Order: sequence, then C-alpha cells, then structure tokens
Amino acid sequence: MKIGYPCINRSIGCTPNRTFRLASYSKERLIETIEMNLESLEMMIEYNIERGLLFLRITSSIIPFASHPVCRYDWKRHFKAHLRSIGKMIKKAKMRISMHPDQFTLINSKDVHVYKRAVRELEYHADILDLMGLNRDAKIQIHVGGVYDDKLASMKRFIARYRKLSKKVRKRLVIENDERLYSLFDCLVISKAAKIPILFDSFHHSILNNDENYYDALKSVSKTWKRLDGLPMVDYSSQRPEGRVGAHTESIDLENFKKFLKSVDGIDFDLMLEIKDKEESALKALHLSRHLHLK
DNA sequence: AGTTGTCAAGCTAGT
DNA sequence: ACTAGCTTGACAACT
Repeated sequence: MKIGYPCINRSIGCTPNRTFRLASYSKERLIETIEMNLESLEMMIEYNIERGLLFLRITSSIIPFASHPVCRYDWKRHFKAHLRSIGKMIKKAKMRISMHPDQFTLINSKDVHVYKRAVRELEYHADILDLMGLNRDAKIQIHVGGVYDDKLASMKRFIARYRKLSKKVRKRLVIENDERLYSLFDCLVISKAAKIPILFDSFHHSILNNDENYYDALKSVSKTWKRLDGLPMVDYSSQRPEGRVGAHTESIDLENFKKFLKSVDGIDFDLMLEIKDKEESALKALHLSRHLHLK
C-alpha cells in the first residue's frame, strides 16, 4: 500500500498551485507561473520520496488556464522536457500519481457546452500525465456529475459520453463515489456498462451508501481495476468534529484510521488521505500503517 | 505587513 | 426565475 496526500505540501514553503487572475493573463505570466509550479512540484516529490510517501495527487492548477480559450500558448512544447524529467523522478521512485479535475468537469451535463469544456479539461489532464511518460496506472478521477432530475438518464448520458472520449483520456479516467448523488452502488452500475474503474472514497461512502461495509465495498471496487490500471485507489478522510456533515477533518483521527485499515485488511490498494493538514497527517498515517500487524 | 473580498468553470436546494 | 451554498487556496486590492 502506498500512502499520499493531495496537491500541496504545507511545510516546504512553496506550492505547485500558484495561479493568477484571468485579467492579468499574459504569455509571460503563464510561463513564469508554470516554471515556479513545476519547480515546487519537484521539491514536493523529493520531500515525499525521502519520507516514503509514494502516492501523490498532482494539482490541476499546475498549468493555469490550460483548457481555457485564453490560453493559446503551446505550453506542451515549451515544458515537454521539464515534464519528462519530472516523470522520470516519479518512475524511478515507483511513485503512484493521480489527478482530480474540479467539480465543474462534468461529462454528463445536459449543457453541451459544459460537456465540451469538461472534455478539454480532461484532455489537459491526460496530456500532463502523457508528457511525464507515466503508464496507465496514473489516473484521473472525477465524479459522475449532476442528476438533472433524472438519475437514470444522467447515468446513461455519462456512459454514452464516456465511450466517446479519446483513448488517451479513457485509459486514465476513473469515477469516484460522492456523498450526495452517486453512491458506490450507482458507480458499480456505470462501471459495469462502461468498463470504467471505480475509485472508492471511504468517507463519502460512510455518508451515502446501501449498507455495504468497507470490506465488501472495497472488494467489489477492486474487481473494476484491471492489471494495467494498477492497484485500486482509495480516498480516505474522516468527519471534522462539529463540522457540517461531509466536512473533512483538520487532522487525522488515528483511531478512526486504524479501524478503517483493520476493516479492509487483506485487500491491496493505494491510499490518498484527504485531510487538511496534508503531509503532517500522511506521515502519521504512514507510521501507523507500518506498525500495525496486518496481513 | 496584514486583512479581506474575489476568483474560469456548475449543480442543487430553497425561495 | 433567481440566489445562496458548496469548498478552497491564493491572488489582488485594500488597510
């Protein structure tokens, strides 16, 4: 099991998340920001490798405005070598990579313009992973999308639109169960029809479910990942005390985490900790997982 | 230097 | 038909 945290590190003093306002867009500003982001990403990767955190989610903001019409600069060509060298570091360390486009990336939208923008956004994510030279176990995770007053029709639209995606996107795209609209069960229905792997979010599942326990849930999800897809990816978080239902905790609750690990003991997967204090909790989790006597 | 409002993108629930 | 809320880090404009 590889363990990681998403997008940013709070202790190295730089972020791969830098962006700027659309109003201040310029080619120079774009290049400068991407350069800083890629350097920060490299520092983050080094930090993680040194500490044994081998699962990383790369932020979607790494190339600001990448899929926006304002961005007509050929950043792919300009940063090809840099991205390739980052990919080499990743592969050398056998690090696992995921990306998670934002909530407006909706391929099942009724609005065809939203759908088209989503496709461009997914292509951009796939380009990053391709330019890094990563194999198809590097994944792009999205939610199924909106319900639009007709869940079945919206699920069908997802499947039909998924089938039309380019191969470079399809080989990396996975769906994640959410906590309000599409449960694990819904995802399984879609997965069966579209042959798309499911990324299991344990926290969402604890809020929206059909009474499947973690073990059975993860077992059924594991079957949706083929050999070339790599191990299943799992997102883990827990409820922030006194927060709104679904609010992610500030810092890892080790008792809850231990219980979760024990409940899915015997199933192999890579684990992303969606916790606000990022690397701090990830390191605690890594330490705990190494000292638990599991199968 | 520190604080606060605002930012490319959408959906849903509530009025 | 319209708007607040979701969630969230960092920019940008303001004290």
